[in-house]
Amino acid sequence: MAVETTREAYHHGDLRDALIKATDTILAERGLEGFTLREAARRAHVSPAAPAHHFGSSAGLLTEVAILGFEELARHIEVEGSAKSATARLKQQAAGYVRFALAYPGRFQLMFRYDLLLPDDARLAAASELAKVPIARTILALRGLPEDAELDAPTSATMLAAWSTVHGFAHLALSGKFSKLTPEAKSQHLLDELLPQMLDILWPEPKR
Amino acid sequence: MAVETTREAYHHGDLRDALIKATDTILAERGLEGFTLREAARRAHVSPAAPAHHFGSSAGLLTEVAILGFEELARHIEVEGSAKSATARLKQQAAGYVRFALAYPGRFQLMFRYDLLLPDDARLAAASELAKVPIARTILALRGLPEDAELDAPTSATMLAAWSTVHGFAHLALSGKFSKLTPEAKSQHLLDELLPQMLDILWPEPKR
DNA sequence: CACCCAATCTTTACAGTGTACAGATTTTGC
DNA sequence: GCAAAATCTGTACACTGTAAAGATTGGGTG
Repeated sequence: MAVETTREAYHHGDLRDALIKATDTILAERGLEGFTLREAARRAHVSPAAPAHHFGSSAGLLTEVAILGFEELARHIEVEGSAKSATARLKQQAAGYVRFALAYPGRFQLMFRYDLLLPDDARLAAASELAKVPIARTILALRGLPEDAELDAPTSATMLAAWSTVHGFAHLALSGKFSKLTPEAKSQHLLDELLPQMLDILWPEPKR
Repeated sequence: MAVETTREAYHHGDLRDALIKATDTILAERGLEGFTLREAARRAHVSPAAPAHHFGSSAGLLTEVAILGFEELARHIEVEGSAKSATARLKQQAAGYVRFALAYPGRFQLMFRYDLLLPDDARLAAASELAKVPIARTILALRGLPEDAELDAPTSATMLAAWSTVHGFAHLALSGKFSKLTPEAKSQHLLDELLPQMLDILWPEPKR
């Protein structure tokens, strides 16, 4: 898992990637608060001022990592078997969202820290928007609309509801609000017990 | 609104309060990222090392401010007229939660940044817990239980649902996710339009 | 009242941080 | 082959949090 950057190839080529990967492993190893531009430079065996030439500033580098984070998040939300009911798919996607947040807390927290990112970066906004697409599809199905339907007010309100709920849940979990129950490995409890219970209340199975 | 600390009374008494108030105004003026222990000391006309004697560390001071924040949050959640229906009260409390977050973004963000606080502080945990009490009462009423009933599994799951939803909404709003629509003063739109729409979907009025 | 001790605050210092600036080095384009 | 552009280093600066030691004040006790 330790990203070994291909040695003696700097000075011509892959410093940019090396810095991104170094940042990502820092986030995984030490969390968001463990990140430092200088530490990333150290791990890439490069002077503290080198990153500026590729990313402008610390926020530039972090923005790049956040973009990758949103893309990875989108992958976690993609639902595999699309056979089930819409609410079942929604819950599966919610679990994917929370699973991502718990598996990569540093990356996840970074993605919503606009004080650390370039707030007007177009690619970041696009990546963030793209991650919502799979959920939007499910919501449309939930409301009995075609996949390519326009997002009317109640639909986007429903999207907002789903998004807020999973996001709040993930955020509270990472803020240590449930930490009495979750020393570390018990994040399984969150995914297998608390989250489904919560979702069953907000999105009850359609009665038949 | 600008807190004028009573001059020439340091060196005997109110430095502790002065630092807390200074921190609070920094949060209001410059946001959470504008806070600096040294800046707080400057505003209290005191050396950079002085706060350590009262709060131990930066986290100690911020923890104190966060405790006040939770108490203020609890006040915003308290519902005035308890005459209405349970779901109406719940929505009113949700609006109070979001109103607090939008009115005091710095304080609100601080309260959930456990990397900046003393994570094991008992008073902080107590204040956080106390803020949930009004919501718990409403949830119990919603489920037709007496006010002093035990919090069974579905009840606490419902609480978690409500908490996650408003928290996620507030957090997304402050993360600039809806910032296309909200330059600044249009946070009214969030409170008056988006939030009620979302809540009506998750907690529909009981049909009659 | 005098005294000592504890609390309070200042001074100084140190290890880090992000990044601006100027210079060295390497790669690329023509 | 050589100038120009891209890339990286070295140095420097203004910050940060806080540790350590000394000055100053206040309160309680004899």
